[in-house]
Amino acid sequence: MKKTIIVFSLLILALLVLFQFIKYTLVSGDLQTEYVMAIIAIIFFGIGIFINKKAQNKQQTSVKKEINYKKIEDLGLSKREYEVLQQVASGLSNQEIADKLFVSESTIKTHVSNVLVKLNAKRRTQAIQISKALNII
Amino acid sequence: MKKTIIVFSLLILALLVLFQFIKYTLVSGDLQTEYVMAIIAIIFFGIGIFINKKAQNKQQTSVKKEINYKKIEDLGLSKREYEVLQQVASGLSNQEIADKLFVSESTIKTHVSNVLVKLNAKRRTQAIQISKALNII
DNA sequence: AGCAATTTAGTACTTTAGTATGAGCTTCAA
DNA sequence: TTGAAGCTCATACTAAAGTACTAAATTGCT
Repeated sequence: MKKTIIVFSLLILALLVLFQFIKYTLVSGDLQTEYVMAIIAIIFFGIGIFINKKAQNKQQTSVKKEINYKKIEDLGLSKREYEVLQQVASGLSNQEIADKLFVSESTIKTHVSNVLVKLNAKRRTQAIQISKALNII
Repeated sequence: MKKTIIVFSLLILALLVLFQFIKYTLVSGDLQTEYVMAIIAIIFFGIGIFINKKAQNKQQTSVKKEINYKKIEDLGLSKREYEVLQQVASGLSNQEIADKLFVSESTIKTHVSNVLVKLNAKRRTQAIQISKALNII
């Protein structure tokens, strides 16, 4: 925010200086009107694009789906449970997850069961859907 | 594309007319140089924003996750199979999907089984993952 | 009309998923 | 050090999911 203010202040200052400069050079007859218009056109064209790009970037970053870590905590998901949830969402079976995390299938079943309760889901597919809706995966 | 060309042609034409107009009014001394500069600045500022917005929209539509209908066809998914896939992705069980679409669970099982083969998935959770990766849901 | 693809449905089975419960182990804070 | 929380694992179930057929009805297209 502070950066934005400084940048804009400097920009406006630069423009005022430019305008004064152009006015004097016009009066002294060194430059043709056409050139002045062209310079102004190009500068403001650039400013338009620049400002617009800034605005759109801000929009994008706010729209972009970021993982809601606070929500994970609120749901009471433990580290391991969350890990298992991620693997479930990637389409793995309990056995595959067990192999990947070097534990038994029973353990994964326990974790998945706990995740389902905490997410208030009936099935793992529903857990995936809910997780995506809550931006936790 | 044709629209773009027409719009730009008209825009350039309008600008040329404007420039000529400004030149003559300047010569006749009706307008002050400051105002002319201001008008040009505003116009090109607007053009800059407009063009940039167009460009970004195009970028976004290519980045934005839109359903890849061509891919659905390529995979050979039938209308009904795709419908079932969507329900699966929303976290419903076979029985729930059956009730929703007014058919038997057997039918849904058949559809799901076909979808799994076509998506090269072992489980419905994997089918969801693959579908999202392919932007077909 | 006739063929191909789609949709529907069933049976019979195997495999996964999910629940319930109990229990051992570790960690970390009160 | 005691207790809560987390991770682990097991057993014994029940419930879904998924496979492999077969087959009839429907639809779309030539």
